Amino acid sequence: MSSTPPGRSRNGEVARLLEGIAGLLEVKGEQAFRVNAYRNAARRIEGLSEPIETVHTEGRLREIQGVGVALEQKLGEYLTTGSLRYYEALRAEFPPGLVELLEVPGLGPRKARLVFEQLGVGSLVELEAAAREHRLRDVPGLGERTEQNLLTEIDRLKRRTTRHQVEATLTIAEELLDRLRACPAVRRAVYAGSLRRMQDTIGDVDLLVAAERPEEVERCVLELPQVRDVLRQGPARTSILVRGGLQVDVRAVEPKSWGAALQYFTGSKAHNIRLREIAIKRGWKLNEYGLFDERTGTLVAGAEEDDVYDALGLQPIPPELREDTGEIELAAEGRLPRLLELSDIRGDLHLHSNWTDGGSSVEEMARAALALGREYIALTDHSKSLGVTNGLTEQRIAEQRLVIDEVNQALAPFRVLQGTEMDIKREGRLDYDDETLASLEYVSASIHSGMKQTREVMTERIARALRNRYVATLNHPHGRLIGSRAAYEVDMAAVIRVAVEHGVALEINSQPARMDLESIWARRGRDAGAKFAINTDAHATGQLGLMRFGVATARRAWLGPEHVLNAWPLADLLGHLAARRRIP
DNA sequence: GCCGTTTTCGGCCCGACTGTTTTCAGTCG
Repeated sequence: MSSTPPGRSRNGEVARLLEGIAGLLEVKGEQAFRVNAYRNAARRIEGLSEPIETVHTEGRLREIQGVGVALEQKLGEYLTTGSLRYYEALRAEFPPGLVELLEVPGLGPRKARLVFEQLGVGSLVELEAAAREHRLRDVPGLGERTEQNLLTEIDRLKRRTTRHQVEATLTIAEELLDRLRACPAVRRAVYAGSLRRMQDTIGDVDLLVAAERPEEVERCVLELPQVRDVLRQGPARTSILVRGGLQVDVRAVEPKSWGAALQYFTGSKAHNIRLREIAIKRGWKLNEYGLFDERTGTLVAGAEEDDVYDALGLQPIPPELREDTGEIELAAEGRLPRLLELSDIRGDLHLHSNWTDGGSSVEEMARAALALGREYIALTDHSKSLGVTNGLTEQRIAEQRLVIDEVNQALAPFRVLQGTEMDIKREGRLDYDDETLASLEYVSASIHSGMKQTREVMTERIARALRNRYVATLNHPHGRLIGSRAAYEVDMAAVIRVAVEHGVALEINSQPARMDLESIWARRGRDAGAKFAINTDAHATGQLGLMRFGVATARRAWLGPEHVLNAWPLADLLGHLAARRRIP
């Protein structure tokens, strides 16, 4: 198993463990339903609304759907000791490289077992050698095409990029959709899948197209200028690779199936399975073509997505919630929460100007925010110890005050609050004294250095900073940079407790490379009574529009306007900040 | 291996595409 990224919850790691067990059981030829039980549990844990380690510590593993007596024991052992004897014993039955074989697209458990038994192939290296020496084609059930395809897939696997950032992926998806909409056969075209659910990273892109004759769409897809490679093609579904190794699946359906198909291809898988179970209980069958009466085969619903939910007795469920973490039960009772929307956002409490490392002036940033409909911003340039950014000394804070006053006069009633993104130094010391902090209208605090400290030290360092009465918000609480830097080690549950106790908000940073705090922790914070600030961390006017990504994360965390400081009117925000300063 | 206002035993979500098959298993999403 790969090691845990520091500070992140272990849900993904545990899900991969169960997937690994499922794969090996499958190679052994175990009963499919037993294999599926592991897969099902893996999916549930991956989509859990809270960290699995918390669930374990609190003795609630059995409350997870799909976890029974046996899995509770296995998960407990793994979470406590870091390994699982059952899994190790299972692995010992095969060559150590067999698990990686299952990673090769096109090579499932049956073929893996075949090549192992017939050729003794037990690793990726051996598989590649066997393919190059044309030994695979002689295995009964395989052939020349399979041999060639596996070579291609092994090659791709070596150069595989991991998950993609949501913003860049969205851009590519929009470009493809523009092209597809220009295709004469196409009526409607949208993105679905994890992109529509706005997960913070994207594996592949699912595009859905409506056409009177879906089979005509295939040609349009193959003629897209973005196509680098074709993985699969057919009248209903075509899979291509575009730049950056991004896989795009295009699915075409008739307009009468549009809603059912959109529902189906938005997922998540766990959410869809629950819906299909509900359909079955009502004597129906749900697939991507519609909701059908099982006996008569007549179409019950399918043209629009809301029709499908409505027929199943559910409120329409926002895509960001579709993870089977309680949304279906609430939708059945008509009690889904009112989620935050981009239009609820009134302010932006984290942005920089050219006084430090930003690219725009204070006035430019203010005018750009105003143009986006914001009512206020907090200018949070860096503090003095962050030298590389030309962090503000106390003297320069005083000088900047005058500039902000001028802008406020010019743009009233729009309001620029003078704030700071202040470094939390080692041992939790702050970069300004209380007198300076008192002179600022909004104080947010960040970790920018010393990220390799131990979990205990980091947790206490942050906690100490949050106990200062002037600190209103903890910025990007996990410090991760997607694809380049793992989160630092920290006891986030403890940080959340301290934040709630002292009335400190947690930031959801909208930068696509950050998306920090992650939605799983934000939801946990919400349940613990935390407040949030959803900010762009813009370093130039063009980045003020990144807010949509932070809002998406907030929605995935089930946040409403009441949880988000910068969705409040300015007077309410100022009242909250003043109250915070009265809490010691 | 899990689970239950149809069941504590007998079920367990659904369809498309590929390749090697002469009618379908394997794989994927």
